[in-house]
Amino acid sequence: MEWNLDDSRSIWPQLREQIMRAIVAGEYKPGDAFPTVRDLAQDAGVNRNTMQRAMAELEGDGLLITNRTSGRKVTDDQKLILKIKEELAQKNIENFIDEMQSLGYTAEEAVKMAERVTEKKGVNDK
Amino acid sequence: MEWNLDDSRSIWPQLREQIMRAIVAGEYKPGDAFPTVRDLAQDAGVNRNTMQRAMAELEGDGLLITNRTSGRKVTDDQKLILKIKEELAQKNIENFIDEMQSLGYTAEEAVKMAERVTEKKGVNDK
DNA sequence: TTTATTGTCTTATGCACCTAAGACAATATC
DNA sequence: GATATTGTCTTAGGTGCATAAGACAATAAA
Repeated sequence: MEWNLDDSRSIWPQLREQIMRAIVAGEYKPGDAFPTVRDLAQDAGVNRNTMQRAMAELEGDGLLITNRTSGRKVTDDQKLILKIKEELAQKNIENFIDEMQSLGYTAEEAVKMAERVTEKKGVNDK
Repeated sequence: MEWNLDDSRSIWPQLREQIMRAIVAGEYKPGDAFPTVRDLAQDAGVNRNTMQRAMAELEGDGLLITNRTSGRKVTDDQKLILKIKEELAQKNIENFIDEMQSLGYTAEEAVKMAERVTEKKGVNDK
């Protein structure tokens, strides 16, 4: 997968978030085998301890299942995945509106401006 | 002003952003006198060196003007303030849509979901 | 049974940031 | 002219994170 790391924040939460998004977006399917810590660390260009931390958190989230010597797999619990996806979306929307309001826009203005951007640029650009 | 500091990121950029938002939102008017570093630091509950760093950055942004012994004031350049406000809004919108897409939604879906939230909850709630 | 793989634990090192607090030059204020 | 204010610079110490790399138990694979 593609990594996008920002040195203004700690790395392990970013790894956690990005893997989480990949799972809820269906990039990794429920039940899929998952790369080893060492491989994934190398792929992302981070130390294996850092990736280890992210994986442990994702296990705590219930998204990854660990089998001591046979590696990890994505959870089979599709309801959990959907629930997390919707929670992330909700937080994202609220955060967007909050920030626009802190700039001095109303929520309606914020939504209308976003609408205008999507109409101009199309769905898949950016 | 009200401070909202998060220990998952460095503090000085957060101070910078929050002061910047307060200025573009009109909470501080163009030409207004600005509190001293020491006062503002105490108000925010941070060390004065940390606040100093944020102020220096804001001066670099052109939003604050420093007079060595008489303190600081907000810039008179209303065009600059407006320009920064619009840039922040633009970035915010793009960021919102990017994140929703990374969760597996289309840009249109993202906007519609945001629309639904504002309709339900009203402008000034949260 | 032997070997390799995998997750995990541990110790050590370096770095960036925050805090703390002293000091000083420029200048507004009295 | 004396004093206080203000921004700024400096040194010191503590903390959390990332890196690096060795080690080990459990177990899959040969």
